[in-house]
Amino acid sequence: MLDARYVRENVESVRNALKKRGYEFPLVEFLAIDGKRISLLKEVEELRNRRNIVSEEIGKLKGQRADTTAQLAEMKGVSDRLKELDERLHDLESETKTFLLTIPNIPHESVPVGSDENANKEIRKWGCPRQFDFEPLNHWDIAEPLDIIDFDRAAKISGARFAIMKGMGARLERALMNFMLDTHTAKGYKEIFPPIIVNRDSMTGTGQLPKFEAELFRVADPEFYLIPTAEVPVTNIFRNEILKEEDLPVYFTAYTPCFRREAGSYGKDTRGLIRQHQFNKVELVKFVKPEESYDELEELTGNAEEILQKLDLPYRVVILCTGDLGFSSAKTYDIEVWLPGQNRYREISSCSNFEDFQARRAGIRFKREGKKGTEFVHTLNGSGLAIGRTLVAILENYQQRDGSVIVPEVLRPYAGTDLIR
RNA sequence: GGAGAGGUGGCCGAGUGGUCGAAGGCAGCCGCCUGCUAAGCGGUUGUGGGGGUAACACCCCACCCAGGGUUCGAAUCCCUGCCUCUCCGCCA
Repeated sequence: MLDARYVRENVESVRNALKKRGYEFPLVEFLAIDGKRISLLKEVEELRNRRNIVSEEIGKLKGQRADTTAQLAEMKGVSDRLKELDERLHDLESETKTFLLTIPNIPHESVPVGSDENANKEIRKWGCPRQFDFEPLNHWDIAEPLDIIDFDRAAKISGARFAIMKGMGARLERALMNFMLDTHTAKGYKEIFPPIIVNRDSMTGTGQLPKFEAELFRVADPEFYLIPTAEVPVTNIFRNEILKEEDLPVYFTAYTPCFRREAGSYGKDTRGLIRQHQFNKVELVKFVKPEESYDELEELTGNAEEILQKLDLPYRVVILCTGDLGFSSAKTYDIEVWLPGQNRYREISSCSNFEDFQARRAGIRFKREGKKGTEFVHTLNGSGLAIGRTLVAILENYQQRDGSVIVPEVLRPYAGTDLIR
């Protein structure tokens, strides 16, 4: 969420910045509502002031058993008027809030301007795609003879875009989760295992709601949502809290299942493990001081890259252009892993700095030593990494002519074997 | 699921319709005192919004779990929700 006052005072620059991401900011409407809200607020506060003064007077007079008829008569009028204006103020406040909640974040100045993913820029590449002396297979064609993933029965149990991991498939999933968590905790991230069903306020805090309801699974009766990423519960750990300066930065890592409707992606990645309604992911989340957040983003991205380096999987890092940036993000790096079966790089991690966008929605603040007032922290997060897609990358990159798959060295203690056959 | 109790400032805890942003204690900070420490004494210590200032100061409004209601006036009364605790039942 943007700061209402900042928007009010920097209308043109806000509008131009948002234009870069293809968002037309309805400036006139906003200023009209916001202006009305403020003038009404002043009026309401004046009335409340009057009410406070007179009711105190009444209290004193009653204490002296004096006559209060005149005061009571005035107060009746004040009270009625206040009630009416208060109601209108309420409406305007929630209107302003809703308005602000649906405006995306302002891109950082270092983000390349562009309208869609074609304008994303490759920042760096790591590793060399392997040269195969045979035609490399898709991961589902590798998995089927090995009997480690069962899509058909998963469809029977649940539906399309679900998978059953079996045998070494399941073991590899577990191995990756442990390997990733161990690597990140060694780097100073504290391990978190959060709830994966959350309330509406949490979804609003990180920016999934109110705009992206269609992408979420909802539990109907008491209203809950299944998390689309651990970012949601983990970032909301500090919702409506004021942290001490000395507590920052805070680094968390969390393994969770993730649930996504994938509405509107019909026909995309219909086969295989790439796009599932349920998948596992290890996430990295940071709470930092504003002046440090861009350095922290580089570091966080590096922490995610380290997983791929240790697994010896070739990848590249791409910076998303303004038009491809997520709603809440000010700057995002995507890490894309090489998939021989698709002969292209595919997203496996997304690392973002949200600046104070989520912190303002979620009310996550900190107090500087010796300074008055509070400031919003900056929040960051990134996948470190998506486990299903990592498994895909391993199958496709480590496949052999005979259909077996070599287990990457760092994973062997976790997987209990060096070869899947 | 049934029965009951409760949610007040960083923490403990009083208040039960008017003078309450809220007694008292602890903790923190600043002074005084003391050879040092402790004790003692005095002062001070929340958040958001609006106004104001060069910047302070200062003024106003709101906040006693959240949202509604009653009332001239609500921390206090009523309703709903959330959360916590106790007992019973059930259960991984």
